[in-house]
Amino acid sequence: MFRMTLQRQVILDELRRVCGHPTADQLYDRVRQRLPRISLGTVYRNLEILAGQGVIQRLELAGGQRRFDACAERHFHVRCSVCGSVGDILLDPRGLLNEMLPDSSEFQITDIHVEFMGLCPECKDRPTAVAPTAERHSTKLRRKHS
Amino acid sequence: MFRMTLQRQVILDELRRVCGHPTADQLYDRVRQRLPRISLGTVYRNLEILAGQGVIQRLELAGGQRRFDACAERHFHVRCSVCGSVGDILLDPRGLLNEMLPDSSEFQITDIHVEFMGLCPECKDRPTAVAPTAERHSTKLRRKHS
DNA sequence: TTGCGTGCAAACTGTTTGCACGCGT
DNA sequence: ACGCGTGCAAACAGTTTGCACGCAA
Repeated sequence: MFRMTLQRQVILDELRRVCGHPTADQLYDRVRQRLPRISLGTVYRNLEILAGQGVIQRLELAGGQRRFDACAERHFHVRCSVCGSVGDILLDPRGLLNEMLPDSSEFQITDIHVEFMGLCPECKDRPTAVAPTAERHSTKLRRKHS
Repeated sequence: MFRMTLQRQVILDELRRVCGHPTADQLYDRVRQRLPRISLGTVYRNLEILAGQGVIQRLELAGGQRRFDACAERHFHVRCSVCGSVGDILLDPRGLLNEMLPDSSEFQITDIHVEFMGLCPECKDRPTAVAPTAERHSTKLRRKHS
């Protein structure tokens, strides 16, 4: 098996505690409140290891950052097209591949990834003009050079 | 409308000429053979503009690089899980969203992205042990420091 | 002539990795 | 005692952008 260090434990714990599907640096921010000296590299490394062990799930979604899910069972996700936040979809994925299997392709199809797009609860109630992307860059200010 | 510069034209032309769904720098390599002084930034800018106009399609797939498709009509794609190359799927996407629409979610679902995974013709005939990722890094050697 | 589009380089984001050290087993 | 896992920083890949200039309309 693998060693359960304090860092690993806190990372896993915080991932489970969060509602949602945080990116590595969102998780880093939370973990840092409990382990101020942890490094972002460690967070990445541990998420990778935990995902490799099947303890957590790495989300293979389109769009910028990688996200992680404390629930390792396969299920679908929705991504908010305004703020980028991700939610779960309650729908049984089994059998979908057979159902949808394309009739002709030179590729040998082995799997299917489905990703829904939509508006999260917060963004759908908001008049369209308001500043978006709050979630995506919440912890980092974009610096412009000179 | 938008200005049709030579660069724009060549980029579009090469995208149409390629069989496949090239990344920006794959396209850059081809375009450079006709316009040696073009810059990668220009390729990105033009691909963005052309996609914005609906002339071409930007692929919203999982996994590393962004890819582009000369065909702007919506259709599905397969990604080779070994080499990363992308193929088309002949399957009518219309109606799929309604068919698959999840019954409950706090998100307001507006769209669905489907991506098939599989093995491309070349990789599926290859004994599993052989060096993969040929396509993904074809034009760039990975440098290690020190 | 005007200003959009280019080439260039540098900055930026997200992720990975070499290294030395220190902690868990 | 050993070696895995850490913190740190730098490197990396992919993409974007400020700037000055030049070409298309």
